[in-house]
Amino acid sequence: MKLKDFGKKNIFMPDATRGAIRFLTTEQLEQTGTKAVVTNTLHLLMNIGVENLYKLGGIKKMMNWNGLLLTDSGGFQVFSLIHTGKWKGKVHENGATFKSPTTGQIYELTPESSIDIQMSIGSDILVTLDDCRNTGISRKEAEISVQRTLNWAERCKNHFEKKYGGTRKSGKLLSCVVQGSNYLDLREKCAKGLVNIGFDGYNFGGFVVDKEGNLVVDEMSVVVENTPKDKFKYAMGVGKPEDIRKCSKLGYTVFDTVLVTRNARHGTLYSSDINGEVLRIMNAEYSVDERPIDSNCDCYTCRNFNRAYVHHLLKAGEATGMTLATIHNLRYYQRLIDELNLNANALNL
RNA sequence: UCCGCAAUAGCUCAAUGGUAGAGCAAACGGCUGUUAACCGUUCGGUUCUAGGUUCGAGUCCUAGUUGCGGAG
Repeated sequence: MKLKDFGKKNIFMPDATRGAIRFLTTEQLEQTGTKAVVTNTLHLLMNIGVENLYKLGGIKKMMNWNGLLLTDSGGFQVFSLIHTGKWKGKVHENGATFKSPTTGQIYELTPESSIDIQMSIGSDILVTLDDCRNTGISRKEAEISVQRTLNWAERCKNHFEKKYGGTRKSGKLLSCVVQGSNYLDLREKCAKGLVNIGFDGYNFGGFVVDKEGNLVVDEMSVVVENTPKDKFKYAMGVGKPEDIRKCSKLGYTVFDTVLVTRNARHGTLYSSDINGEVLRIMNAEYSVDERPIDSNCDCYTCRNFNRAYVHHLLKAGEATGMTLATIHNLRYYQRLIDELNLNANALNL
């Protein structure tokens, strides 16, 4: 797939946060039909470092990955690790300053450095640094988050243009993140502000489900309605298969979520044979089940092994169980995306 | 045969004479821009047996049973 067509059709990108889909080789990943992956700016910065990434030719070369690569800006980590107090650090107007809990090293993530790191990673689709917050924050906090996100997005764009020549010269795409929590007018304000700056794609940021686990459809709709039709919409972190179907109807085409791979490792598999799609492979009922995980699936796992085997491997803590489970879940998501694209084509004809 | 040590949840072990707990296993659930092969809930007991002392015994005493070690 060519970069200019990114997001024209539905696409699911699994999260290879530190440059790998856990328990899979790049070859195994390719065999699931995956066309693009997401890596994380902050984690690669701390694990490999900008200079080494640059010297080594970027993470795609290291991974031997020929597909597309989207890099997340680190905004989510600023939220999930620093705002929540799990890591020591401060969020300020210039970005975030924090201390590695393992090495003690001090890191400074700014809008400009985030772009630089993403370029050294060798990203195809970059994401602006944003001030991500939890749902249920006060209006005042949401306003600060939106203002900061807009400010940082503009700085990212300027830096991307001046230092790298923007989309035209670099050949890369720059997407931005819409914040505003559950305040619809703030979502609209943020979206419009970002459109004024101008980006290749618009990402729905923050939390995509409420406390009950329901997709925040109203917020997501506002973002679609206030961003250009010819630019891709990326539903960051979405999600369950049913939520991807819903988002696709709203106009989002780009998806990523940790659920598909993390659930696989934790024994929650997806199967069209099961009412509700969820098959908890570790449960006792599968201990002697000789059927494949999904009778409609063409993945390596389903073609070669039965439920009892995957059940046994995961129960026994064998890493191969995680591999087989991850392969299946990834294939399930790719087939879900294929189906959405088929349906979209049928509507257009 | 004698001497010593032990016996508590399915397993490995805690518990001043004062409400018998933990880890693992089991059953089930959760996970949404990954600090997560993680987290949570539940299930789980004639404390080897029979007596005794005591207001009260898993704990102290007596006898037995089983296991482990040593002596002969």
